[in-house]
Amino acid sequence: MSDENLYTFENPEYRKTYWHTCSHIMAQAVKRLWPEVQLAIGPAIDNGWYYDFDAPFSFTPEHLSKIEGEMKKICKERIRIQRSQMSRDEAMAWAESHNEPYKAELIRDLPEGETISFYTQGEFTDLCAGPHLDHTGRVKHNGFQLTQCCGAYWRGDSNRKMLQRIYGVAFPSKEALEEYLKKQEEALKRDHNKLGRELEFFTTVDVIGQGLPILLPKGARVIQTLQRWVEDEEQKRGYLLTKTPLMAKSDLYKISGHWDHYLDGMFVLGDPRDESKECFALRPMTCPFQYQVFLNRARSYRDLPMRLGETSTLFRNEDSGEMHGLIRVRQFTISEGHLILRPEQLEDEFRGCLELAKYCLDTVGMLEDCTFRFSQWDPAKAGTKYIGTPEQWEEAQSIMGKILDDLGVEYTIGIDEAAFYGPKLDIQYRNVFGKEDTIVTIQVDQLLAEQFDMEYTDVDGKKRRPYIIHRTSLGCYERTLAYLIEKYAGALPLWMMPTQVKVLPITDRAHAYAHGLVEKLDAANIHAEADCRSEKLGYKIREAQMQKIPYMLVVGDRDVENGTVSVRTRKGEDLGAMTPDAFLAKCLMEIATKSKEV
RNA sequence: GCUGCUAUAGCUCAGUCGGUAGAGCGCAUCCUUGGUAAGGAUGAGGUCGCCAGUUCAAAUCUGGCUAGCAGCUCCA
Repeated sequence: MSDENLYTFENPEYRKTYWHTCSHIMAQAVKRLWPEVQLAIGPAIDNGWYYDFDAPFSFTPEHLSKIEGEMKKICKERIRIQRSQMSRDEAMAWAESHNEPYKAELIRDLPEGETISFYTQGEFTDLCAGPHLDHTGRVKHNGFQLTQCCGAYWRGDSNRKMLQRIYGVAFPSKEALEEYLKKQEEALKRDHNKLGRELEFFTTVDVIGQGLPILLPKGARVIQTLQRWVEDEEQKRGYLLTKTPLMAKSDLYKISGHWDHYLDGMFVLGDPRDESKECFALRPMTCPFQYQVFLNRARSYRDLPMRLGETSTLFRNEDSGEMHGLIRVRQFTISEGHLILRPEQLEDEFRGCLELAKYCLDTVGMLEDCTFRFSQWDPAKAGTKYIGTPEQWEEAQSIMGKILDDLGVEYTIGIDEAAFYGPKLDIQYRNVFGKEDTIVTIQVDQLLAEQFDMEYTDVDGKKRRPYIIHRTSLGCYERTLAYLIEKYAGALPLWMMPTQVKVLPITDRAHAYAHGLVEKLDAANIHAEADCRSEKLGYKIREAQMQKIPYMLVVGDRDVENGTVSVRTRKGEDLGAMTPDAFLAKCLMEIATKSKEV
């Protein structure tokens, strides 16, 4: 970085420092307005900053405007920001005399001998590691905005008090701020939860309940297209299709460990405390069911690898505040699969799973927004959250780490993010709002094989324990649909669009011709519809356009006479007149190649 | 689960001081037969999310519930 760029927003370090100073200016404004409000923490984040407060009242939008006004004043006052240090005792005395119990707790938790630094701007002092800008006038008074206010637990611990968090963003100019806000607004228009409902992909109904969306015909069709494609792709790669029950007696979950480690996440049918009656639970995962396929008879090393695939519907009793559109639901369907392996097959099969997942994500256009995460256990939670011994976990994680390194996968590590039975490679998808969720997961498991006493007879006639890979190809279909809607703003690639072609007759005289075209396209498995309402062409085009229909076939007297169709794309291109056969061939080619164009 | 906000026609939203509801789009019917993003007219459509309470009177005030949104926590 050259010197002239050092103190600009191009430099991420400077940006963070700028936002961090903004958080102090905000805290100072709050303390000026309401001295009784207590301060928690206020860091810079990827996109601005926040500060957590403990206030005896709830912040409203009116409060936020007042704070913004006070912040502008502080910027204009151009107050010098000075660093100072204190001993631990001095720092504690400061926190207590200023009635800042949260700061006191932070100071108490700092390691012995740590330098405790403070930053002071005018009458306001805050415990802070820094760094900061040199004075408050560096922050442009018209370049920031407080964006929202909501609850957040003290120290991210749901057992502790909920504080109020105020978020803000700032830029070096009013124009840059406005540009950012405009971008956010554009992203909002892609929100699958809005667009997906408007375009009638899905809906929800009060009396059915939270996290249980209805897939309307269009959404159901997209998911059917994806499922058929994934199932076919898996069969090409040697997977065997299974169909296992959606629920089981508690006995099964007691063997797998779900009963002890996942009960809160399950929908239980019956009373688990009444031992005189059978108790069932809807399945939250497919593993224990699909293992029964392997256990159906004695297995030899010749049976391995055994690759089992299933389009599997799962049920998880998420907390009521967790549900969100199609992204976080209580019932969902995934391309589930389990590979049962000899240990020496592990690396090759892991590679196969990774290739399949990458192929699937790439084909739907999502791979470019994905990152990889190696989710590991937390040894501190051995025996409670996780089954198995530390030795088994170390082994599974080191094997997986080695495979990932061999395959050259670039990943970040997530501690305490493993499944209760093993480490995972999670493929994380970053959506239009910059939020991340897991879309695909590949897991290495030796523990459940042990729980279910799975074994095979090896070449030497000895019984051996297989390794198991749990994996998905495309992940959860509901979630995938949500991300596709957002990625393409509803204009999905041709091959997965629920309606691919709309035939638009200009006059009644072309209706018969239009119906004939629909039949011809349908016969070739292209989803086509005719719009024969007595509306003008412009009106029909507008409607088809808003429905994101890839191709519109305008047919009038000219076309009927010449035996042509006049093709318009949803991008607004006029491809001119062509024969129905030429259009059909073009369409079939784009569908066959799963083209992302149109 | 937690904090805050929200719920009026299929959709987007008005509805002032508590006095039995309104627009645009969409839908239906009719007129219009038009060549690349909204032709015109008429009409239908609401137990104001649900259940209580206050009041002579509740879409409006209060409480509970349900659902939606933002974030936290949790998670695919």
